[in-house]
Amino acid sequence: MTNQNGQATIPSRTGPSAPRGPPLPTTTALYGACVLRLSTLFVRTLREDPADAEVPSHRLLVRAGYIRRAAPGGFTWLPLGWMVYRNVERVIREEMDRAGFQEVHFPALLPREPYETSGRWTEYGDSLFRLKDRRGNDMLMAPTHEELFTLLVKDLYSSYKDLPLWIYQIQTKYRDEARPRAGLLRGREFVMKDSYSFDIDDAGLDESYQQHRKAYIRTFDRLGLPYVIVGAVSGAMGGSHSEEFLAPLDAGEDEFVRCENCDYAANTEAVQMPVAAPVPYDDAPAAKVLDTPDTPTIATLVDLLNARDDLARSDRPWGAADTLKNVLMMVRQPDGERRPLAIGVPGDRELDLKRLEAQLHPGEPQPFTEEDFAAHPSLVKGYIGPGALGEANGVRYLVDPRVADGSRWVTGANAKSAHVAGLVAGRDFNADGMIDATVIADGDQCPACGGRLRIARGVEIGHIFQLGRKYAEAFGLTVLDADGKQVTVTMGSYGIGVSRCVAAIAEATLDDLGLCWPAAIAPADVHVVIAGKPGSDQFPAAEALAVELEAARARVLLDDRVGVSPGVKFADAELLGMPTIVVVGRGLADGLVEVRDRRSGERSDVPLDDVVALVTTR
RNA sequence: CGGGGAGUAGCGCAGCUUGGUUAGCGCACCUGCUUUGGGAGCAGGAGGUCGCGGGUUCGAAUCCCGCCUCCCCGACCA
Repeated sequence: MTNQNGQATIPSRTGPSAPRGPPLPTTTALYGACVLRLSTLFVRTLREDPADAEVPSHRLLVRAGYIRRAAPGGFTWLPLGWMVYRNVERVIREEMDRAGFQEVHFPALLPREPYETSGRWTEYGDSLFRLKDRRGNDMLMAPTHEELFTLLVKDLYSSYKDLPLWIYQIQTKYRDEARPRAGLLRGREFVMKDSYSFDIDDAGLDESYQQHRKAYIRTFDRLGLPYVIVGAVSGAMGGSHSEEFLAPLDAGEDEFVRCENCDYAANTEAVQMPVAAPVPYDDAPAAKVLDTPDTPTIATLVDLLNARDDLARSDRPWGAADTLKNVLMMVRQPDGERRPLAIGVPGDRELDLKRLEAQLHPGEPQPFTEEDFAAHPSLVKGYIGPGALGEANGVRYLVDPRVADGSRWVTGANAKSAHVAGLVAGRDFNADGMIDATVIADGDQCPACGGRLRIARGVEIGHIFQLGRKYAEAFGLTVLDADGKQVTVTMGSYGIGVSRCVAAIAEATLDDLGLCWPAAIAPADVHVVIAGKPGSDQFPAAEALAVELEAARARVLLDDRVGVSPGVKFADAELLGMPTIVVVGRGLADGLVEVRDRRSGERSDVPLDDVVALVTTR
């Protein structure tokens, strides 16, 4: 049999009863049937960028025909995209299995009840996809599966001898994101690998966590994905220790810091500044009230201090960092109650709302309104000082870690147009506690070594944390220990965004010409371009080469399209991004083909006979 | 949810201000011929409820009202 291009073929696998579809190409060996042919591959590359894609990976994945948008926040995987996806999934699965995790699979469509028990039916709010079945029962599309994993283990296990247990699944998750964006990076439907460890005690949990951390390092290394492991906040999940794997990419939504000197790295939300060392204050003069008209802001206050000769410092001019700014807000508790909170920070610092929320969770900071001022007459807007704050005054007062015992401050005197100078922390006032929620700036001090911090953005590709007993307690997951006592199991929870990884890898590897896949996850190892007229020697030679390559266990994508000019084929080869491009063209007359490295752009003419060896040893 | 931008053929866009032949251009697609190492040429085609609903008008892609969707920034996000 031959097809219209004169290629030898073998009958379709589905047999004569399935007359439609192109015949499978002939191949000699087991492997050869897998040659991907661009002439029949279900793909269409676009010359122009889609208008609705901004982020480079999104743009190129659509342009190269890997994915298509099918729903708000939902994408269809085309054959090439699905191959990449499956390769990513395969690497993750292999590393999970190798690390000793066992794969299970839950439904994505779940009843309300377990999520009611954990409290997340309400806590998750609008992000949860809810629906009713025909009987009117509440159901949900699972955003994550902690509840089900916990219940499953409770269902089957009841002895310490069964632990530790490590299980995982790779499952589609659903979240009604307010704003899906950047293609696969934030969708409303996405695939996640989530795994859980179950241990009898904290030492076991720590061991499980460390093993998992190692497995993630191996996984992301194999995926060819650059990443930084950063300290993270555990958020609503509770738990003591939590780290994120961030791919450092501008398209990312997370902001993190890295130290120039040491290996400190943390999500900006999770940075914890060290508490400043106490300063001796035995010889400090008494605090002095100043008449400071028209100084409702830090800037106006500093100007006034520097304008008055009687207040001049001997060492240097006054700066904003010498002032203590007291920021008021109301904190709404989960029960609905609003309580006032004041936070004292050096005047040159601003509060970071995200960091603040992370620290106040589950409380929610709200602005301090005019009505709130009216309800607290002792608080004078623009002139608030520690004297009117603190639990004794009904306003909880937390200060920045830089406000060390013995440090001296200019701050509000709680009267219009008055400030107080030389107020000594620990002598003249005491806060109710510390809070570290100021904006982290590029160049700030590293909390670990004092070096300079650098800020960057990243995509959260993995998150590991020690969940602890929150879910085990909620669902009564206990086992009997060696003494026959009921003990609550402690859990770890670990996630990798599988579909997100595809976009992150694309984003991390692409260049001006197109996608540029790492070998481990590329749809094919070699892209063979036939640059010759139909009927020319190039066609049969390239066909033979493709089969040879397959036999040598290389995965081949063959551009056997007829009537497509070489320029188009080259551009498509670069756009599609296989690691190696082999051009069978005019050099063939001399027995040569051109081998190109997609990433470096390096090209060399090699004898046809050497190609297989060259490509398979790359 | 707040702010900004945009919905016209598979993709990218023009037309709208000032209503009026059969809604246009490039790419992609189909047929034929030519071409074949960097997104080919010529000729001929197919493809559109102009986001949806209502209104104004003799007449609406164009004007008015309502809604929906998409993109960006922010808020939100185990």
